[in-house]
Amino acid sequence: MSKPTILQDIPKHFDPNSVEEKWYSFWEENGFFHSEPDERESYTVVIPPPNVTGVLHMGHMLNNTIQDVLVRRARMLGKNACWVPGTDHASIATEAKVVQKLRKEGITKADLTRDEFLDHAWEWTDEHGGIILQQLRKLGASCDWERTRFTLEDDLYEAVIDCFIELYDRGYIYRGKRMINWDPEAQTALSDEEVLHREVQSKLYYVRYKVKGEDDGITIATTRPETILADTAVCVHPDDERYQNLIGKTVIVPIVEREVPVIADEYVDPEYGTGCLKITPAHDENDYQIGQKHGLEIIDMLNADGTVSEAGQFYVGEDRFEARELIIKDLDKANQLVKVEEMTNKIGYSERTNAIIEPRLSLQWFCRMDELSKPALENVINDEIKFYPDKFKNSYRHWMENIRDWCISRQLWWGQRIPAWYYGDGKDDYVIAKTEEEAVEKARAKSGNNSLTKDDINQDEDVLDTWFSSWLWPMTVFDGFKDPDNEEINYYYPTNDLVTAPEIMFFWVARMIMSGYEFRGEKPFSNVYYTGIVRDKKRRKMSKSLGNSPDPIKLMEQYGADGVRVGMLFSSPAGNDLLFDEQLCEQGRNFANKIWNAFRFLSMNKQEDTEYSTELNIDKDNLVDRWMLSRLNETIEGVNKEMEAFRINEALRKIYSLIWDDFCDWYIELIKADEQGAKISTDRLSVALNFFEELMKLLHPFMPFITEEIWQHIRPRETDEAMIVAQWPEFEKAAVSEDDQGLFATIQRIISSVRNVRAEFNVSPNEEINLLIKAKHESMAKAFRQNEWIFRKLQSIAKFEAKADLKKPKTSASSVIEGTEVFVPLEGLIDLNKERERVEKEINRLEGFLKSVTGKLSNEGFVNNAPDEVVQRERDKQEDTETSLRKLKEILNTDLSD
RNA sequence: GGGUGGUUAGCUCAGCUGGUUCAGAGCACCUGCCUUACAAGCAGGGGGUCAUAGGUUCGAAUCCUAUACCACCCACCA
Repeated sequence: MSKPTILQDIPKHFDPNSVEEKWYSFWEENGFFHSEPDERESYTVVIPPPNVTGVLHMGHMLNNTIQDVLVRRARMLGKNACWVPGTDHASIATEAKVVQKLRKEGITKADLTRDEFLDHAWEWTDEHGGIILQQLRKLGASCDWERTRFTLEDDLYEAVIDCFIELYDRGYIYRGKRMINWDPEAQTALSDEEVLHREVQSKLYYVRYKVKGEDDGITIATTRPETILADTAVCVHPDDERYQNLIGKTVIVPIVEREVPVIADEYVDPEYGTGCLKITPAHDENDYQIGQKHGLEIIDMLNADGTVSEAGQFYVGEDRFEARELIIKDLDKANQLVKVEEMTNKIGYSERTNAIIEPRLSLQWFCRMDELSKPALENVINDEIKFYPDKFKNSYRHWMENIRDWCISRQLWWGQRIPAWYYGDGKDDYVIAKTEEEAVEKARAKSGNNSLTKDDINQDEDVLDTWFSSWLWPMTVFDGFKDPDNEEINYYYPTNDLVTAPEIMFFWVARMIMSGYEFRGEKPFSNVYYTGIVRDKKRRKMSKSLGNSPDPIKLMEQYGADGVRVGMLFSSPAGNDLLFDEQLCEQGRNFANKIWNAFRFLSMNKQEDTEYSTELNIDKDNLVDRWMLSRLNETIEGVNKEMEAFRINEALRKIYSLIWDDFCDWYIELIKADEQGAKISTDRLSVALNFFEELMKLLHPFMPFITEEIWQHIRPRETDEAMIVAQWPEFEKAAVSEDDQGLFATIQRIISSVRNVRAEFNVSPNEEINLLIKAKHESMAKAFRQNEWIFRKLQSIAKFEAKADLKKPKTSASSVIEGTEVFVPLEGLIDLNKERERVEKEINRLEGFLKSVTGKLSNEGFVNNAPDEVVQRERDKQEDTETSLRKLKEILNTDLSD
């Protein structure tokens, strides 16, 4: 694609904005994101479809970054990776937006016909829809855009209808008049899951009801005095001695002066309030149950919009909260308001409109959950479907075990219209049919009236809950619902990993599992990775209404998509909330820059017209090469393990450390040419370039843009040799050498200690020093001598000596590392007091350490019970420490004594 | 009312099967460096009774039990 870079014209700072778009188009145009079934193993992810008119927020960023990491790695592992993107029509959310927009134009929904409204909704969708998918490209999401689906497009619409009919035929779907959650703002029913309960400060009103024909009265306590208008009984506990005489009597409901009975039911808690409960069967779930049990009248005193209806008699047309104020005043005037107490109370709010939910008796469509939930519960509990983290299994189980029927009808227009057709006014005068023609036929058959025509039947006005379409998503995106045997679904389903927020575990995850087993007899995915919730520094959930969410697009412009990705991934293990801080992105950007400069360094050392080997052939005689290879393989193995356990942050950490700490801080420093201005030898640079390429491969899933950019610069590549499809590094066990790593680590420590000496005594890095090492054994000394060049490369050294037998020179700074003594003669530069302090400090540290080791070893229990290996390790530690201490003390007592 | 998780450096958090990756990372802080890849950097350094109290164990940040505080989820007590 592009020419390999040789010249030194690479900018000092990586500029993400200049490359991101280029590579994204390159990937997309060359079909790297696209998947078709083939002989390879499939790896499938379906995106949690964002709301079609939604805007990218930090939650999406986290979520999709993780998916992209998984997908890109799978692709590099040679799997046929398929990440299906798409959007959700988000019935209630979108409809609310359209209504709002129309309102601004002075149009109310009621002014429009269904079709007119839908035209507006589609217009809105076409205009604002899919922006979020564009934004995902900026992030680098490697979705198969050719497969983009929308839950309201024809095929998926049809699948939802088929699903409804199928479940109806199987006896799971029914129509019933039940208490549902009513959103007076959106004027629709909601499922239980769409109601959020929040604790609020409210008031408990004590109201006096007169007993008919007596001077006596009875006091009830209520938080909703306006519903007094619809009271049809007062209830006490059957055993409550205080009220025995009242049971069976009649009391008079204030204001409306309705005569209602005093009934007894064990539901009432005598301890609470006055022990008397007013019963309003139409406006409270429990009251409804009691009403059913005792055959009470049901008075519905509220309109759909939450205003008082004619049935309320008083305050008609007033909003329910307005009516509350009014009735309190009137009760007070009538001397029937006994007292008002402050209390905290849990109130249900609509997830979408934030309106206070009204329990309402209503005729709706429901889906039975008892059977559907069985395999869905079982297969999560037995880990057929794994949850990461698995703590969510508990809440899943709890929800599944207490699952109630799902109210699936919504009094909205934006969505899949319920395929029920009514031909009469009777409760059962309806048929379920896919088309009008079919409905006529069925209606004729069911009613026995063969003269029925299209004009005699009416389709249900309502649509289905959004989640009634999203729960089919893993099937419908592959047309698997329409055509259960098609090649696509058989190839891609079950999908592999699902990445989503725990918030929608019940809304979506649980239901996909249910529908998957019901319709395909198989799980929809194998693993569910729950992300954390992105919060701000004050722990508040990031939301549009709070305005505390940074604009992801701006963030990416500022730090680069790679930088933001790293920032998100770094501190977010599965299921842990992420307190978002821009500093994290800065860390990501800095990392990108570090990598960029490593690349820049290697490039600057390239020689023109020189071929660099494409194979990683290390110099086996070179400790540094062997060490780097060992570290590389150790990391490959570690990263594979972490990724398989979905510990993505840990995987990234390992790569980060390998690149920054090992490759940049040590390896690069050690391959630098000896003379300034000289270039690294071809062989050395070949090895370095190959190492670097391996690092880029490991990093690619996490930071796709910079890795592709560098990859394409390092060598000329054919299109099919792009980074995105490079083969994931293979772990070679034989390449891991504990000996090499151990020796190199010792050398690193010696060099660090020399650096420390320089820092302590203000010896500048350029100033030459002598370095004398007294090794524990001759073999060790030999190893140091063989690697003298390493010391010399990283330190300005005049004289270097490494022996097993060596006399400590006078006035030198000393350190002891694992029993190896390191001397730096500093005639005239050394401050003896300072040096004494330095040595004493080290002695103190080692003595503390020795104490704990010796303690362990003198404990018989430890020696007898711990594994030999562990005991031996402690013995080695003890010996080493003792040797080091002895030597340090010797130094202190001979050379540093006054 | 039930459930789940958290409490580790000034801040944000890692820390998997109990023992050499066990006390870590980044940021912040202190000291010295514009050392030719990188000051978005380099080198060195300070800083923690791993919430509290018990227990298990030869051995606990890690396992168990309580307690405290925090967070989240679920539930119809007016």
